[in-house]
Amino acid sequence: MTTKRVPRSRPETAERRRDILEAALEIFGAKGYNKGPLAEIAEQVGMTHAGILHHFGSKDELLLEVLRYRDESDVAQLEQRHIPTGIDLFRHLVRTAFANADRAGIVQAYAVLSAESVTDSHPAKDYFGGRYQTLRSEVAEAFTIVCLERGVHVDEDRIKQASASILAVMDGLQVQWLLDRSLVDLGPATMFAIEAIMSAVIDPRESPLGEGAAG
Amino acid sequence: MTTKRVPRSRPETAERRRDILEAALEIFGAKGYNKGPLAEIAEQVGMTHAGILHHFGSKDELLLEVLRYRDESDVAQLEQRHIPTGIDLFRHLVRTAFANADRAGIVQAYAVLSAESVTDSHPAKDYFGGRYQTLRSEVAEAFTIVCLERGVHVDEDRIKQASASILAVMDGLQVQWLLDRSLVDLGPATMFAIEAIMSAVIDPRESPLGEGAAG
DNA sequence: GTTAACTTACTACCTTGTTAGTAAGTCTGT
DNA sequence: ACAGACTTACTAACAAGGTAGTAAGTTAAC
Repeated sequence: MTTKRVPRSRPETAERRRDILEAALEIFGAKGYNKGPLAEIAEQVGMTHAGILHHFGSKDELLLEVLRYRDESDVAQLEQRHIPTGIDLFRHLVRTAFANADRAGIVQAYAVLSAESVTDSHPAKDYFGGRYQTLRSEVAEAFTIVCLERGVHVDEDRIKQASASILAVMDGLQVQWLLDRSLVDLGPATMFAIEAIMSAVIDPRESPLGEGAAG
Repeated sequence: MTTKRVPRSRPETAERRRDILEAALEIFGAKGYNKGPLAEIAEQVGMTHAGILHHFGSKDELLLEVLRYRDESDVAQLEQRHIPTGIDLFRHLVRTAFANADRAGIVQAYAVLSAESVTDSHPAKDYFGGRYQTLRSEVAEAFTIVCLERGVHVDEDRIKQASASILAVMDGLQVQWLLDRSLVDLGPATMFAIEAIMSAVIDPRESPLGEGAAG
């Protein structure tokens, strides 16, 4: 249980670890965490499964490192090295959705793993729980900024619901898109939904459902 | 692969099968299909895993029957015995979301299984693919009716995107809610999102993102 | 007395993790 | 500069615990 990882002396080692992390993301994405065996990941980088355990200690730890690694890569690719805010965050989310339409592998990995993580004692439960919490507050902050800029009332409750909804719609559309890419157009559908939710925050109107719809 | 249905003579048998289906939904919901062993389902109904295979032939077949069974039960519970349409469909979806807040087990089962189904050669892939297709066209029909009632232009593309988005937001919110029920309020958040998307169809406005956001 | 609903017993396989060993690299003292 | 001490990056082999599915037998209902 001691997590002291000693000095990674050799430079090739880091590269090898990266190979493993990328292979793992691919396998976990294709088959899920539970059904993605270490042996298959190992095969893809040309070693035995014991070699992977040598590097990462356990399969659980490998999964967590895969997720952390992916986050780092994403941030590294971002030009400004930090996530935009205000209206630019929403533009960024829409652009991401369009870009994701060409990255089915990674989309599938996140879709599968995030849903799998809600199962009993899944190793990535905390990761995804924390991730959504962070993302929601980033979106909420962007909403607050947009509201202030436009001089509309900052309705915190509404903003919280809208923030969760935006992330939700992005995830949900990905699942439908993965099931049949010819029937769902990921980019445009995501843009539509984000605009719809933004409009409901920036310029709220009467409920189209009438009152008392909440049962 | 032969789907010959044997004469189910005894009346207790049907009941026993129902017990198994319900136990299976619970286990698959809690641990996913891949990590939900037959033995555990069997234990819950007081038999051995071979007994389950006697009834359902294979684990794959059991999963499919669980999903079919759940659909039937849902429809049976509906008073009118068929899904409402027009504005009532949207009210029904919102009510369902509020009701789901007290049925975490079933919500988890669908969330986990639907995402798991996008993995390579998953036995429920066709089921979920077909399910979303059906649901999308039901929602689209409801949108069309609402538009006609209110005399607003029926924009088919917009309606398709909105239909997918509504299902997406419901699913996505469920995942976030399952990860931390204290941070997401399933019913109200779903209602907010559905209203937002409906408004965008019924009474479309200018994009809050400005033009060229799709780049 | 036939048939359905099981159980027991077993097979064949797969999975993660451990252990012991090896070849190669790195560090340190002289 | 280099020898010896130690570390890293593995592999091969195996342990331990599942897992779905099968075959053959048992009980009880019709």
